[in-house]
Amino acid sequence: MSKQIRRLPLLDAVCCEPLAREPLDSNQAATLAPMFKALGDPVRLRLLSMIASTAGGEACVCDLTGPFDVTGPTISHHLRVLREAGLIEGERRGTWVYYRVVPDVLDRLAGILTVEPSPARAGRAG
Amino acid sequence: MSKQIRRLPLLDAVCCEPLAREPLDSNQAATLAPMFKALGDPVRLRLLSMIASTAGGEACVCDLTGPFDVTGPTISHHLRVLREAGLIEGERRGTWVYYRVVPDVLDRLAGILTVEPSPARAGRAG
DNA sequence: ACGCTGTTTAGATGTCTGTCAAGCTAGAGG
DNA sequence: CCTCTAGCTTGACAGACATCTAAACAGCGT
Repeated sequence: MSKQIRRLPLLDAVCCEPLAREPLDSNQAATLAPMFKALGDPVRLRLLSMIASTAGGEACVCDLTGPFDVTGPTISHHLRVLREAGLIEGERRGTWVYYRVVPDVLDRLAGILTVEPSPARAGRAG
Repeated sequence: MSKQIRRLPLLDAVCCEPLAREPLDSNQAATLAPMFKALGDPVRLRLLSMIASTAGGEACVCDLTGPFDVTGPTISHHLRVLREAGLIEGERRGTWVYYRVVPDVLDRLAGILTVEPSPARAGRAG
């Protein structure tokens, strides 16, 4: 299986000051934008959420196609977008393909969006 | 200025469990996706970052058009997308228009992406 | 009125999303 | 080994949506 999953190697290089700390340069923005863009679709957001919230941390594609009104190939396309954005990784085991999230990448994106100076965000009673 | 900024009222209703805690329903996803989509463009990401990292918390449009290779109307268009997504608000004062971020919205998006139960935010398990 | 700032409109060009059809991989059965 | 079936991906395409620019418009101060 030479067809390896392709992670964006750039995130380590460009990443991770919060948006509000200093302006992103165009290189950072070019790296981050595709990740947020991948999140910018309701189906993909739900797919990611279903994968991330699965008990073992992995979800079989066969369990992901059910809850949506779209066809199998469409799910497959969306999973590909998430994968190429570096947000999830996939692996075939026997008949089935399993996806899991890349927690570090999501946490970094979260860190980039965070405006409040981390600890004292208690003010927000949900 | 009767031209009030229109915030998405839905965020309060649907929001804010982390993605990884339980699957988003289609209503939540439909509310969140446009916000992430607004972040999914390099120019908008830089605009948001420039606004968020400005000293007084506000940036004049006149300062935002300079660093980009695109024309004024294009910047205006991107600011509109960010505004309609609820990520920023704008206000005209005299000749100039100033934008500022809506920190709570960005922090919520960050909270939704967070996977690690980081100690600082562990308290708000819903 | 005039110039400066920023937005809106109209329209060309490009990108995304979804579907059907076809392909590939793995396991079961003959 | 061959065929059959299930699971998932890829390719080709139509329709919808985004991005960008130039030109016209609107608000403010002189």
